[in-house]
Formats: sequence, structure tokens, C-alpha cells
Amino acid sequence: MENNAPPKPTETELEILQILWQHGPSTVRFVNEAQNKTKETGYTTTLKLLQIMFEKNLVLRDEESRSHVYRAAVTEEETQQRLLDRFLDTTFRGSAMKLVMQALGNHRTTPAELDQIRHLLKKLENDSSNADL
Amino acid sequence: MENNAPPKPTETELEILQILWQHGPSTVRFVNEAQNKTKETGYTTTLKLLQIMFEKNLVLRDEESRSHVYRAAVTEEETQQRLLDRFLDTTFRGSAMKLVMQALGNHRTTPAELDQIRHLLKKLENDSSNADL
DNA sequence: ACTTGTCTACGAAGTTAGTCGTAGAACGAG
DNA sequence: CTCGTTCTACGACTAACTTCGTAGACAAGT
Repeated sequence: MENNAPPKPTETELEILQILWQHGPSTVRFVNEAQNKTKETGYTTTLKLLQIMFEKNLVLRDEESRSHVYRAAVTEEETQQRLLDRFLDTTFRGSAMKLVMQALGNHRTTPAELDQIRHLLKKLENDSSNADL
Repeated sequence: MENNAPPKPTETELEILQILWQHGPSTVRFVNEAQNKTKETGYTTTLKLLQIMFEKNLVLRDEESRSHVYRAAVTEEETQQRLLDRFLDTTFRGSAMKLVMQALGNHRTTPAELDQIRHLLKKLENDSSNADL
């Protein structure tokens, strides 16, 4: 019954993953309290969510002590990439360009960040003249 | 009972909006056939969805002829922007930078497109030295 | 040992999205 | 006029997500 392959996390599951990514392995209580800073949530609600996420292989848990310690089973980057791909398809019909333009156009970006992007652009330009990796 | 303010479209609603944006005002049948090119969908399913979207003010409809003609009540850009904002928050914790980097890094972008982004960057840089709009 | 508090496990209820069946109106042949 | 087709409207069913209540295990303090 143990199936691998972590699926797309739901909205709330993602919030929990964010907490785990930010703070590392945590108990249910910790996660719950972190959640409550944003949105009132019952303890058992958080518990249940984590249990479900465990079933889905979205998180792992250490059952040594009485309070289990949960940690993300997927990395933040992996997940972001996966969600981004999907989002790109559904919302921007696959045009990374349009997405980037809108993201840059409508959100305050510091000059330093713009510079960072400029570097990436240069790097991409160079790579594109080479063989595809 | 008529409340304005179009809400966040769901996954399937978005697919329908895409069709309307691409092809302009359409009948239920047309939308349904477009959907079927991707995914087998019953006629009444499409109908119901459009009716619901009508209630939600996501689409408008012309009831002149027997087959109603639906059209998007929101523009593609508006909607993309709104979904992007949300996505940015939930998935990238608000960092437009990280999103852009990942989008550019992992999707084939043509040199022409890179150039277009470069122009935008220059424009942003100039604007940032002015007063904030 | 008893009480109090914290933990896991489990099940049930509420919500929303998506699916479709069926009924009845409208239309167009023949 | 009557039959078959196409349409809208409506209601019901399923599945997934989220929420929480309750029960029982476990530990700690008095």
C-alpha cells in the first residue's frame, strides 16, 4: 500500500510545507502555532492534514518521541518548479515570456534584483549558442 | 441577488475562459467541442459550467437566439495578473525574483524573447529613478 | 493512585468542484 | 401536425478538501 511519487499539494498543504521549509522539522504543535499567526486553525485540523500529507508522501515523520516530528519530503525548489510548470500551462498557455513580463512589470523589484536577472539573461544567451545540455 | 465582483476562476473555469479569450463569443456547443479536443466532456457539463460562471459574473451571455452566446466578462490580462499575484504569494512567498529566475531558467526562451525582457529591464530601471507612479 | 494536560488516531460532517441524467421548450423537416 | 434534434434548466451524485469532535494512550505532578 506504500506508493511513492508525491502528488501536487493542495493550497493548505502548501502552506504547511512552507512552514516546514522555513523552520525545518517540526512538531504538530509548532506547525499549528505557526499557522495560527495567519489563520485560526484547530490543533486536530493541523494534525489531520499532516497525517494525510504523510500518507501522500509529502512529508516524512520521526516517531521516536511521543510528539512526532514532521519534515518535508520534497524540496522547495522541486515543488515550486512543478507548480510553476502547471501554472504556466493553465494560466499563461505555456508562455514563460508573458508570465515574466507581467511578474516584472507589476511587482516592485529592486535594482539589485534587476541586475541579477540581467546576469541570468547573459548566461542564457551564451548557453543557447552551445549544444543543448 | 445579483452581486458583482468576479471571483477567482477554478481550474476548469479557467480552461473555458481560455477558449472564450481565444475564439471570442461562443455557443455552448462550440466551447464544448473545443474542450473535447483536450478532454472528453459531456455537453451538459459544459453547459452547467457556463451557467455557473454566468452566475459568478465570470462570463456574460446574449440570450437573443435560442443557443445563448457566451463571452468572457473579464480580460485575459486582468485575470492572469490576479492569479499571478496569488500564485506568487502562495508558492513563492511573494518573491517575484525567484519566480522569474525559475521561469527563465527552466523553459526554452528564444533570443528574441530574451531581448524583449532586456528592454523591459531597461525601462524598469529608468522608471525606478523617477517618482513612484 | 488520581487528576490534568498533551498527544495520536479515527471518523464524521460541511464545502466546493465537477460530472451527468432527465425533463421540457423550441425548432425544422417531412 | 408529428417526429427527431438541439437547446436550456435543474437536480442529484461523486470525489476531494477541510474542519473538528471524541476517544484512548501516555506522561507528569501532587
